[in-house]
Amino acid sequence: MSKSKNFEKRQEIHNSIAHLFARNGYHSTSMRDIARELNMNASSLYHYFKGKEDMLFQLMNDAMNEALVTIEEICRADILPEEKLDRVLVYYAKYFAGDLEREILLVNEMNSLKGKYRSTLLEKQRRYVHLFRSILEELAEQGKMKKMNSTTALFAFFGMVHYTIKWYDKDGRVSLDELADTFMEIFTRGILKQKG
Amino acid sequence: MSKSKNFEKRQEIHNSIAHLFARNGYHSTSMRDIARELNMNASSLYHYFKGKEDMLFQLMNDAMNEALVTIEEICRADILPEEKLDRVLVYYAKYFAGDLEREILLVNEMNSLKGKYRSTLLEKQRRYVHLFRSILEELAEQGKMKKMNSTTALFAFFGMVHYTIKWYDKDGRVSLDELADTFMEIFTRGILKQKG
DNA sequence: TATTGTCAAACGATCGTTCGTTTGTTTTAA
DNA sequence: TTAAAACAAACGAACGATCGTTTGACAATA
Repeated sequence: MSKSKNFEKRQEIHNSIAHLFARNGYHSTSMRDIARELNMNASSLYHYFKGKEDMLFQLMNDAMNEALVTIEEICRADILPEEKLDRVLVYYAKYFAGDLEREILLVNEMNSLKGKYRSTLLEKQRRYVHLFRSILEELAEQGKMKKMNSTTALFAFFGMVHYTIKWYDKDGRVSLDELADTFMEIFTRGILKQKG
Repeated sequence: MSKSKNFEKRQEIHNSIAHLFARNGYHSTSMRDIARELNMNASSLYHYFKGKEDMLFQLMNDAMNEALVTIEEICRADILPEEKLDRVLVYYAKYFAGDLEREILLVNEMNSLKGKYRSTLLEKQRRYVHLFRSILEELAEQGKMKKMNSTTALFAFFGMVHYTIKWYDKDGRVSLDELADTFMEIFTRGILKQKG
């Protein structure tokens, strides 16, 4: 099998697994379910993965990596914190809601991972939280934020975005742009002091 | 066994199951796990429940009923929609975050139910959504709401509140009152037009 | 020929559930 | 009041099904 064919095959396998895990949940999806979807034998899957938990880890790890790079870039930039907030909110909301089939695992299945798999992803999750928090702290230092608990505000935003897995359909009535705009409007007007 | 003893026993069983389902998830909790927690035999559980799915349904149904009554009352009241919004937001946030061990099932395990169990709870879920939506529509009619998609706004609020299962600890730094206040501040300033 | 991919078969473990039985307690009938 | 019937609550053993995984042999590819 050629290199590119091999790559495509692995891509296809990843997509099928993500689809099944997202739709039916990790625990309710058996190795035989996955094999059936891919028209192969369950034992063949062990050629590509160490085991079932390794599948879930790879999918979740991929889903976290891309956005982390971009958000770190925005936070490092030499711009006003309001501008950082704007960019991060819009980017993250669109990134997340734009590929719910991948991101849904991050919200639902973190507890399905054990040991090193789990601690590795929890560490990355902490980096996400730290980046968002640093923006809120910058805003607070400059007196631009209302007097409110920053952790609550932080998770209010994560809640808005992550809960899209329960209802949002990017091919439905609300476009990704409109979704991100609305979230940004609600959150920024919610936490920032009104301008003169 | 006396009536009150019987009631207490059933209460204890409900609590243990809710705890295990909330902590480890429905699919990862076996009938034998539950029996061990209660110091009884797995087969004895079938004296109290038709089956495992019936356990989950009873817990989730109980969790939905109480709040539904109160929210319906508030929505029926003859008061301004802003006042309804205030009351419903604060009540629901405190109700939900105040007993996360029960409410967590509503967010995580709806897909674990099938058939009539599932459709019964989805119907109640629709009633929740309808009640919240009716308040937003009243506000919009009276020109008090910003021009934004009401479904997005609605689920932004549900997201904030329901996501508390992932991070909130009512015995931690943020009190229930402060949590509800912050959510209300963010949401109302986020969706309502500013007053003159 | 060596490597990569695939398969059927089987492994032990665990799952939700059923069964027949036993033990107290409560209700009914004589 | 007492004997009989009914019921509630629990048990251990076993059921068939399915789980994730391992093995070893076979075919395709390079």
